[in-house]
Amino acid sequence: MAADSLSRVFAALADPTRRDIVARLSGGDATVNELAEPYQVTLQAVSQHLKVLEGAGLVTRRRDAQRRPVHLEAEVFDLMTKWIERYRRQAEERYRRLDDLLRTLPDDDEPSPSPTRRTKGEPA
Amino acid sequence: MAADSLSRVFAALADPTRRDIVARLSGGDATVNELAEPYQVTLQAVSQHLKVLEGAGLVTRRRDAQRRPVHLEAEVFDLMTKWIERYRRQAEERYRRLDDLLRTLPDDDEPSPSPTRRTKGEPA
DNA sequence: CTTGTATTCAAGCGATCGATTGACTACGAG
DNA sequence: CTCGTAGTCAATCGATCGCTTGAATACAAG
Repeated sequence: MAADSLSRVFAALADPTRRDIVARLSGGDATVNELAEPYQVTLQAVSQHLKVLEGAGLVTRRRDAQRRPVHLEAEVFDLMTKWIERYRRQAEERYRRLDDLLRTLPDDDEPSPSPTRRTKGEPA
Repeated sequence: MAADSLSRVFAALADPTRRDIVARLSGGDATVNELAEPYQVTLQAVSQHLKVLEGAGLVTRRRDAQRRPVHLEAEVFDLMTKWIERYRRQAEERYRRLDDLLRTLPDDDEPSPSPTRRTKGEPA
């Protein structure tokens, strides 16, 4: 997988078990054993899932005797939402501009057989 | 990978090339050739990336002669943002409640060596 | 019909993923 | 010190990923 942090966050949440772990951690910290309990997989598998989540910065682990309570770091979500919102907004803005354009020329049928190729031409 | 749609969307965006493709499509539709041009990989590799994005519902393809213009479907982003926002809000709300609790008992040092275990007890 | 262009299909390959098993470390309690 | 508990490390395995090459399909134009 790519090493950049955005890729790691998306990849971490691409697994349903890991998403479920995140969902449960949003209700409060928990130990590895507590987290592993609802799933059929081994404790080690959950431990590895947590390592992935930790690598993505989504969770941190305290050290409390032999227990390692897992804590959700919800701020990392911002990284994703920022990325998503940026391009969503850009796409929606484009639709808006297209609508405006269509309104300014209310005539039917395309004027030429070679429509807009060359998409690069918008530095935006 | 898991078959559910949320997993597919997250997995699709876990790749930097695919994120870049999405980013570029937010500026307007493009053909496979146009999309492949900036990257070092083969056209086939880009075609496969597009298949993944299509499988996640992030893009659709029209059929225009031998060309297949790719179109970004920004609505699918909602699936992610909804999921993210839900648990982010839940986590933040928990912090707020914790703060409130800490304010109600303004005495220093922890009252007992066994703090809140048993995270399950909150149906929220 | 033949050629060129745009794109997909198909098979193969090394790398990584998710999971398992078995051994190991860290710590508290008896 | 020994035992049970909480968790990680390490090796392995099959499945999937991202990419490549080579062949096939779809279509427009000469």
